[in-house]
Amino acid sequence: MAANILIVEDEDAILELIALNLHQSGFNPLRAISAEIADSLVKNALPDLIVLDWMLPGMDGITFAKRLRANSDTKNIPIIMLTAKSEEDNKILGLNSGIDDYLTKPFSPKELIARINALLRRSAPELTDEPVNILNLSLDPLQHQLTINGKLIKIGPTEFKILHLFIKNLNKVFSRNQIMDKVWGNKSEIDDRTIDVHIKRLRACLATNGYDKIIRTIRGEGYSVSEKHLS
Amino acid sequence: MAANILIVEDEDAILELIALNLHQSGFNPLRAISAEIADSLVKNALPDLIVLDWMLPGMDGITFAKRLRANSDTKNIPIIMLTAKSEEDNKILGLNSGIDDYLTKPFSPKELIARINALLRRSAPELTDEPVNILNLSLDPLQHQLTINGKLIKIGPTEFKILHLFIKNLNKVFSRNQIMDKVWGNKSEIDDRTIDVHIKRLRACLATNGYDKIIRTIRGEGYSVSEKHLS
DNA sequence: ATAAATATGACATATTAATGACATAATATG
DNA sequence: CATATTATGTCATTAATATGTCATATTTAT
Repeated sequence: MAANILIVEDEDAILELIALNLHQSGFNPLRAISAEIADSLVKNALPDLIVLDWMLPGMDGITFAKRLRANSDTKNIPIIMLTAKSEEDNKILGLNSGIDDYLTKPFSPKELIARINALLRRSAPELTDEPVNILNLSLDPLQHQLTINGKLIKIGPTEFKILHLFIKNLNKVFSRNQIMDKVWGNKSEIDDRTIDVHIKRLRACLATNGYDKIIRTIRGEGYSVSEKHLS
Repeated sequence: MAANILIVEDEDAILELIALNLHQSGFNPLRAISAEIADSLVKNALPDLIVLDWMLPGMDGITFAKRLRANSDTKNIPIIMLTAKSEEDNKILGLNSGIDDYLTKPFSPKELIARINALLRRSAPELTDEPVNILNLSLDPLQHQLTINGKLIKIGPTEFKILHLFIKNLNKVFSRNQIMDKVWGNKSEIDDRTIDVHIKRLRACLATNGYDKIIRTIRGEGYSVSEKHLS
């Protein structure tokens, strides 16, 4: 469930330095040494965040960023831009073109990680690993455990992810397509009914103390989790 | 069994400062004022970690590091590089040549100790620690002994390290890659299934009093140890 | 009551983990 | 040095668990 971070950077040493640090911080780094390569990677599977060098051979970072923003599949992927000191003036241009954050080289890996975490918390809270609670239910991604009233509940991987998504976004209604994107990844092709089945399985896991009731069905829209519905 | 840390630093004041701090933190510092001297010390007895100055008279730090990496006896010794501020750009070069971490002068001794501990935890977790316990199980790294209910259990080196890692991080789920990094070192290339086999062997060791149950399999994620699972 | 949407049980298939056997490597022992 | 012992990593097989789909039942809105 580690977040996939795409690094676009032509200098091999820097690319590897970033990849190493991301890996050690529990992220899953993907590498591209040009915007063109990055583009094909993105088409294959959407990353959760992109670290993008400003200066690139071929298509430059800004142009690539704009392309990403123009495509509805990719326009919400957070982008962190890397710029050299002398390019600092261009910051504003960068921020205007849809960049979410930027870092000036040389930067400390620690700082990069911090910014990545900050952006992910905003865009994909379910990818951060803090435990979440609702009533007496607690879901801990680090321990990969679900407990209700302190009792350990057996739960499958897919159901775990769905529940995590729901609890990280309490009361938010997710369409089946949204659930599919977040849990299976956007390239996957599964039937809508399959989601129903997994919701059913998830409810079965939660059934112990009536917690299955926290999953609301919104007919025609999708599902959501709310604590109000246990009573 | 305090860890032996070799310090390679030509400025005597800094050398002694580091040595003092290491000593106070329970390490056993070895001193060398040049790469050549360090080289002969290393040939004599392998240190557990090397703190290496970038700028040295005669052979410089990078060259020495590369030599160490080229020798199979020494290639796994963690190296922390010390660089001056102005050399900061060279960071990346250093990391590529097999440096595990770096510090920019001036640095705080506390920070150095922290980094050393972090690296030792990765490369030789058994060197840092006192005995650890869970329920009636006790693991003593100093004596390399495992006892359950006071009874001595036979356990292989690899299984010992894995168990140690798990018990030091109770309830935390480790992916096979993480286990590989921590137990074998981050350069190693072993098959995922090999981890399974070692887990099996570890479980066999613990089986005596049902303690094999403390090892949880988290399908698709990895393994973890929890005391809740013995009951 | 009817049509549309959702829930559910059953099932075949796919994925992942556990295990036993074995060859090789490292270490200890005489 | 030769030999015995122990440890290690890999592979093939088996076992366990998860997944996706379908057919059918149930619910819901109008």
